[in-house]
Amino acid sequence: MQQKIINQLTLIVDELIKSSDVGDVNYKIRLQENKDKEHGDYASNIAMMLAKDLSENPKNLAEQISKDFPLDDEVLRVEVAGPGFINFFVSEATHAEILKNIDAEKEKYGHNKKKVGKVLIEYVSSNPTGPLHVGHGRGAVFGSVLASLLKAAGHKVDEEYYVNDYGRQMSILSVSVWLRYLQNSSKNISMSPLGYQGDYIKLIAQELFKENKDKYLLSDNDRDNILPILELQEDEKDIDSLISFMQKTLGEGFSEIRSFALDNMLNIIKSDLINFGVEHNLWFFESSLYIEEKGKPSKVDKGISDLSSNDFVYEKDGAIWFKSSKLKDDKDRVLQRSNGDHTYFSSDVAYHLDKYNRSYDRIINIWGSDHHGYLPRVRAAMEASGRDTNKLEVVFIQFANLVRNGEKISMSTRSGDFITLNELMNEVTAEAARFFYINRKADQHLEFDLELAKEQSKDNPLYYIQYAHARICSVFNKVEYDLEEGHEKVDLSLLIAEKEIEIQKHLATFPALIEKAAKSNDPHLICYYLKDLASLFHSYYNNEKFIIEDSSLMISRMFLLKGVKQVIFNGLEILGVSSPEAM
RNA sequence: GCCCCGUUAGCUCAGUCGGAUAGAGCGCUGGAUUCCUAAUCCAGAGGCCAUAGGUUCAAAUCCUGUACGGGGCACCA
Repeated sequence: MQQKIINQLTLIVDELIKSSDVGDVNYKIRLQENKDKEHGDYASNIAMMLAKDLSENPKNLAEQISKDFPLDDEVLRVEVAGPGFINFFVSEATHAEILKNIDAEKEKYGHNKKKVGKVLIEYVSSNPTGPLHVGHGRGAVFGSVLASLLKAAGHKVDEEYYVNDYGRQMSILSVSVWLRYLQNSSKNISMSPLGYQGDYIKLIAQELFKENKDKYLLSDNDRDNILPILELQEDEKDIDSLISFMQKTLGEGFSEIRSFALDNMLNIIKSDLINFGVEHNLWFFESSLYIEEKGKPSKVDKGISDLSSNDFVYEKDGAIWFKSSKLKDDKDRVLQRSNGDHTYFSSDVAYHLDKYNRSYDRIINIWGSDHHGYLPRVRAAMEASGRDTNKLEVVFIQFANLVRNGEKISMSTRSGDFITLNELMNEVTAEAARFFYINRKADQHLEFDLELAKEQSKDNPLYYIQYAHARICSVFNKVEYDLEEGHEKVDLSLLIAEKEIEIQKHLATFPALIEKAAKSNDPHLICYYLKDLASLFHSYYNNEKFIIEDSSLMISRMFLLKGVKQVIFNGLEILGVSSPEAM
């Protein structure tokens, strides 16, 4: 319906522009839905938009356009109002066509059938040195919901986790696991306070022992040597001596423990994510960027030489620098340190070049808002390598505060007493956690109310929406009528009550909502849409009865409920939340 | 000091490719169930859209300054 009006308006406006000989005028007709029924169903502001270009009074312009607008049994009346709005009044029956669309498209309703390009979303990518905690939760949900949203909008989507398996932290992880392993047999081995303290380290160490028994134990002599090193673990650098000791003593065993620890850690992370409804189809290892094959340079070296050949690299104080300050970054950045080690940044240059080489139309990174200062240098590197920086989008996720009984739960990185994602899921369920995380705009701080997430009442928006779905299912269970059978007979012109029209109009906006949310990376809009839909339904439910004597009216109402149920399902599906049949 | 994000009802927040009278939930006040799930609904009160300018026929929305809050400014990852 809306499209029909827009098409018709375009015809008239084109004609108007042609006859006014002002040359080409760029315009786009948008039809807004009117809140106030006095103003009709839809309105266009096109007359006011064009008034200047055509040097004509907007009201006169609107009059001309509306005069030419053909009326029929769908568009009943066209009016000019206010400063130059053109209002359209359509017949009540036209709203029902949307129900047929929904019934035809089912779970595809709202989805774009056209293919609109390939997207890479990289998200979570937390360091594999500890389990996911609540700080990772928001980004995890955001990424996975954005992925299904973009799929619905017609994109081919890859979801990628970037594994930081290359830096010093991996060595610290290995040492930590090894120490816990040694503690099984030697009481006087202490855990370095500079290692990772969590209980998960002990679990991995137990697994290590189960699979390898005594393989990595120390000789008496070596045990005497490690004790003084363990004595001195104060400054951050002191753990390095422990790392070198481990490398020296175990030889190949060092990298065996390292990959054992990494595999176990990733399994923990993967299973937490899956429990949370998040599943990446690609896992990219930082270490792969450093592999040299068949005499070819590693991807990192290739990245640096790319920058270098465009004259963006120089050497200073024994280090290799990227001239990012020439491209809108605050200062130049080190790619390779004076000790020969590559920086994390140089990995990231290579990683992003690799993303570009995989020919995506959009490359989306989901980062914590504390990383915003990092974007200019990555952008600069892509620009310096001749890549189109418009393809790279970064969504920054603000922090979420957990709140219990009105009190913020404080979490300090230092003490390491983070609440894990697992604990959160156990307390409020994965579904509720997903919904509450995605219920806010990404760049907005979020208060996650644990009590509310557990509450089973309309105060909890997730329950409110799910309850609408369950209520409809309940009606369908009660009614003695085959929902599939009678739909040829349904008379949609009976659905003309005010609330019925309101619901149908709202259902009709779902595809546009998906498109808009996908375009601006705003999955939270789906939550608000569904709350509105649920609210319209609950109100309707209290106002009308559905199981009634008048069977043709009943059938038409069933058809309406079926549409509501389908759209709630489709929306919750994108959020990765279930639509219960009963509650 | 420089940079990024935010500031909308008592609270938590939508709305920001400019549109007619700024919305929702909670909380507050008052109502609705012999009936399909009251896990619900209906009504009322509640606003200088942080602030000062600017652009426009039209600004919560765009531009500039200021205040307040969060974050970031490593040869860490």
